[in-house]
Amino acid sequence: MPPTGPPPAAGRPRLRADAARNRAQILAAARTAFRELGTAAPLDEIARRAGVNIATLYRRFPDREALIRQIVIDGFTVVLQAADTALATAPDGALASIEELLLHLVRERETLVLPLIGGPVTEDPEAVALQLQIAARLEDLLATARDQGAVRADATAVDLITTGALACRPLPYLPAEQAAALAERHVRIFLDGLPPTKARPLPPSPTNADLTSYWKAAKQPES
Amino acid sequence: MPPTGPPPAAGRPRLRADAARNRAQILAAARTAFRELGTAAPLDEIARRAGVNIATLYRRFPDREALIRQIVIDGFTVVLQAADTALATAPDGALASIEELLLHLVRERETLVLPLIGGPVTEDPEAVALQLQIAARLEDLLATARDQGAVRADATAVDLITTGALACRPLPYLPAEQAAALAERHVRIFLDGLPPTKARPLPPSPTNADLTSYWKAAKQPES
Amino acid sequence: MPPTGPPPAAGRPRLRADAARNRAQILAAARTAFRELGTAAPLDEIARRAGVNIATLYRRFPDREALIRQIVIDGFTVVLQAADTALATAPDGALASIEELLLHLVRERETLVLPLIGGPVTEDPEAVALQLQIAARLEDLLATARDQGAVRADATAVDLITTGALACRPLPYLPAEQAAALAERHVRIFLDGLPPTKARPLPPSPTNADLTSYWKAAKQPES
Amino acid sequence: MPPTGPPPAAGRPRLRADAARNRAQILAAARTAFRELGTAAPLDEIARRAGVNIATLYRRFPDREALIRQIVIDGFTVVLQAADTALATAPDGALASIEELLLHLVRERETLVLPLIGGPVTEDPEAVALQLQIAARLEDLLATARDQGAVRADATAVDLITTGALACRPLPYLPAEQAAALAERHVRIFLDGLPPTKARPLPPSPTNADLTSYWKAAKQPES
DNA sequence: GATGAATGAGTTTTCATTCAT
DNA sequence: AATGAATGAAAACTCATTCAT
Repeated sequence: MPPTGPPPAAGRPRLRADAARNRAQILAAARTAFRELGTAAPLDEIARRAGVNIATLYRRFPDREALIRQIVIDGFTVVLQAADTALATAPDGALASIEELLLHLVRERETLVLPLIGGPVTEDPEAVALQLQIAARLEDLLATARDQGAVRADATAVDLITTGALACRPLPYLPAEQAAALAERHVRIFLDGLPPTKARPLPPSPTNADLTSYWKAAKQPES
Repeated sequence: MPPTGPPPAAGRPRLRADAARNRAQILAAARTAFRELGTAAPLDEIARRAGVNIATLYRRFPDREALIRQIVIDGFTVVLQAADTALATAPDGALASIEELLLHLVRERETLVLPLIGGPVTEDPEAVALQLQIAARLEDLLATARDQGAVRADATAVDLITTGALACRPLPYLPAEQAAALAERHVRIFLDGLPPTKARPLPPSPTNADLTSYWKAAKQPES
Repeated sequence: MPPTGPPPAAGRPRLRADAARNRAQILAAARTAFRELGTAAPLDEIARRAGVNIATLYRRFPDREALIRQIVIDGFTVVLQAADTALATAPDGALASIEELLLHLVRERETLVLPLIGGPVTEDPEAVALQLQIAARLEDLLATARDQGAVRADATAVDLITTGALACRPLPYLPAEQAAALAERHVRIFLDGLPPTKARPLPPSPTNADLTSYWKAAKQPES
Repeated sequence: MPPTGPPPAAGRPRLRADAARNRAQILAAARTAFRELGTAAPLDEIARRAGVNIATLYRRFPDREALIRQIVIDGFTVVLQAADTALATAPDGALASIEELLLHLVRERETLVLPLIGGPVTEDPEAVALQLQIAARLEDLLATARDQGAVRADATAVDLITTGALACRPLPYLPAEQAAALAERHVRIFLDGLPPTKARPLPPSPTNADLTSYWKAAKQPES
C-alpha cells in the first residue's frame, strides 16, 4: 500500500479523479518494472503495464528522474512511518521494536524498491529531508535500546540502515516468498548479534558526515 | 586480481599476446561498467572503456551473455578458492575461518560483481558446477563449526551465501572504502549472532531444492 | 498595432470580451513564435505564450492553417493601407511616397511577419484579393513616378514588392534596432538606384502571370 | 559544387571512400531539405533523401547542430572564394567586381542556404573566422571602389553583406529561375544606387562591433 | 586479428489533436 | 467558453549486430 495520494498540498492543484488513478497506476507499474528490469526499464513498458499511453506518463513525469524521485519519496515515507511506530513502542522493549521495524521493511520490500535498492537517487530536498528524519528516528531508537542494555554500545544507526537496505534488496531470481524467508533469517541472526557482547569491538563506522554524503550522493547509475 | 587468463586448455588455441591483453581489458571494463550501469550497460561503452573497437569485443564474446558468463565464472572461481582456504584453516577455529572468508569476499567485492550482485545469470554448466562446489564447501565449514560448538544448529549454508551476497552488493553512491567498512561491520555483527544462543529459533529456511532452483534460475533481468 | 479585431461582420457573432482578448493574445503570440521558430512552431508553445490552454487556441483556429491565414490577412491589410496612403501623397512626389511606403513597412516588420517573410501561404480568396489590390496600387504608384520622371522605365511593381519583402525579412540574430537600421540603409540605396539612369537596362522581369502564380502558390513549406 | 571534401587535415583520419561519399550525400540532402522545409526538417527525411540509414547520419553528425555547422562552413567557404576572386579583379574596376560577386552569390544561392538564409548559426570558431575574413575582403573591395570614385563614401561592407544575404534568401514559392531573375534585378538596381550621389547621406550604419555580435550570435531559431 | 562503417530495430521524446469536465 | 487530460503518430536518438576493408 504505497502512498500515492496527491503530494501534500504542494502548490499544485489537486488532480482530477481519473488522472489521479492513472498516476497511481503508473507509479505501481514503475515500481514493478524497476524491480524486475532495473531503473533503466523502458518507459513504454511501464506505460503499457499501467494501461496508459506513453504520452500520459510523460505528462505526469517529465522524465525518468521525476518518476524515480516520486517512488523514492513514497518509499522513504513508508520507512519513516515504520520508524515512528517503532519509536512509539520502544519503551516496552527497544530491541523488539527494532526487530519489528526491520521485519516490517523486509515484508514491504516490494514497495520500497528504489530507496533501498537503488539508494538515494536524487538530491531532491524532500527526499533528503525524509532520509535525515529516518536517521534521527533510528538514533533515538538505538539510544533507548542502549539505555535498556539491549544493544551493544558500538552499534550505530548506520548499521541499522545498512541492514535494512541489504535485507530489502531483492536477491534476483529468488521467488518473493523465499527471498523474504531468507531476509528474515538474515535479520534475525543479525539481531542476535546486536546485544552487548564480549566479542571484539566493531571496526570504526563511517561518520555521520559520510552518511550524509551518502544520502546526498549526486548521480544515480542507471540500474 | 581477477583470473582473466585463458580458461585452462579448453581446446581453444592460446591467444596471441595482444589479443589476450584485449580480452583482459574487455573483462575489466565490463566488470566496472556492469557495476556502474547494470548488466544492460551498452557494449559500445564497454568497448570504449577497454580501448578496443566494438567489433573486437564481439570477436571475443559473441554476445552479452558470453561476457557475463565469463565474469560470473571468474567470480565464482575466486569464491571457491576462498572457501577452500577457509576449509583448510577450519580445524583451528571454524568461526574465525568463516569470518575470514566473508571478510575476504567483502574486500574482493569489486571483482565478484556478477556472481553475487546479479546472482546466477547463466545455466552454464561450468558456472553451475562452481556454485555447487561452493555450497558444498560451506556446508562442510558449517558442519565443522557446529562440531566445535561455535555455530547455532539452525544456521545453514544458505544463510552464509545470503550474507556473502548481501555484503558484497555495492551500496550505491558510497565510496568504496566506506562501503567496505560498513560491510565489514555488518558481517561482524552477523557473525556475533551466529553462535549457539537461547534466542528463539530461526524461521524455516528455504530448502536445498529451492537453493538449486535459485542457482539455476533461468533468465536474468537486465540489471 | 496589428489589426486583430474580429473580421468585419462576417456572419459570425461578436466574440465575448474575454474571448476576443484571448484571440488577440493568440495572434500576437503566434506572430512572435513564427518569427522566432518558423511557421512550424509548436502550437503548444504559442498557446503557452498567449497564456491560454491549447484547446482554447483550437477553438479559435481549427488548425495551423487558419492561424497563419489570419496573420497573413492582417499583414496584407497593413500593407494595403500603407499603399493607399502612399498613393494619396504621390502627386506631391511619387518617389518620396515610395520611400515612405517602403520605410513604413520596414518599421512595421514585426507585424508583417508572414505575408512578407513566408510569402503567400494560402490560397484564401480574401488574402489573394488583398495581394492583387496591393499590386495594383504599386503599379499606379510606379506609373505616377514614371510620369514625374522619377523612376526608370524598366522598374516594375514586382521589384518594389521584392524589395519590400526582402527588407522586411528578419536577418536572424540581429537585434531589432540594428536590423531596422540596416534595412533602412538598404532601401535607401535601392531607391537611389531607381531613378532613370544611363546604366544598362535591367534583365527581363518575370511577367505578371509569373507573379500571379507566385501569389497563388499552393503549399507553404514549414518555414 | 559545394565543397564537401574532407575537412582540411583536422586531426581526424581521412574517411574511407564510401563513407566520404555518404557524407557528401548527406550534406547535399540536408541543403535541399533545409531550403525546402527549414532547418527543422526531419533528420529522417534527410537520411532518406541521402539514401543512408538515419544512424549513419548520426554517426557523421552527432546532432542537427553539427550538420548545420558543416553546411554553414561550406557556404562561407564559397563566399570567401568568390570574394577573393572579386578582390583580384578589383583594380580593373571594383564596381564591376562587386557586381560580379553579388550576382555570383545569387546564382549559387542553392548552395549557400544557411549562411545567408539562416544567418550564422553557430559560434563555431571556424565559421566565425570565415565570416571575419569575408568581411575583411569586402572592406578592401569597397576601399578600392571608393578610390576609383565608383562608390559613395557612406556605403559599408555591412551593406554589401546585407544585400548579398537578402538577395540569396529564397522568396518562397517562386520557381528557382524566377527567383534568380528577381534577385538579379534587385542587385542591379541596388548597385545603380551605389555610386557617389548628391542624394541625402544614408542613416548611420551599425558598427563593426554590432556586426561581430551579429556574426557571433549565439542561438539559431529552428527555421 | 582488428577496425571503420553501416544498418535495423528499438527507445525516448515531442506534438497535433480530440474528449470529457 | 475554457481547461485538464489523454492519445496516436511522428521525430529524435541509441544500441546491438554484421560486413567489408
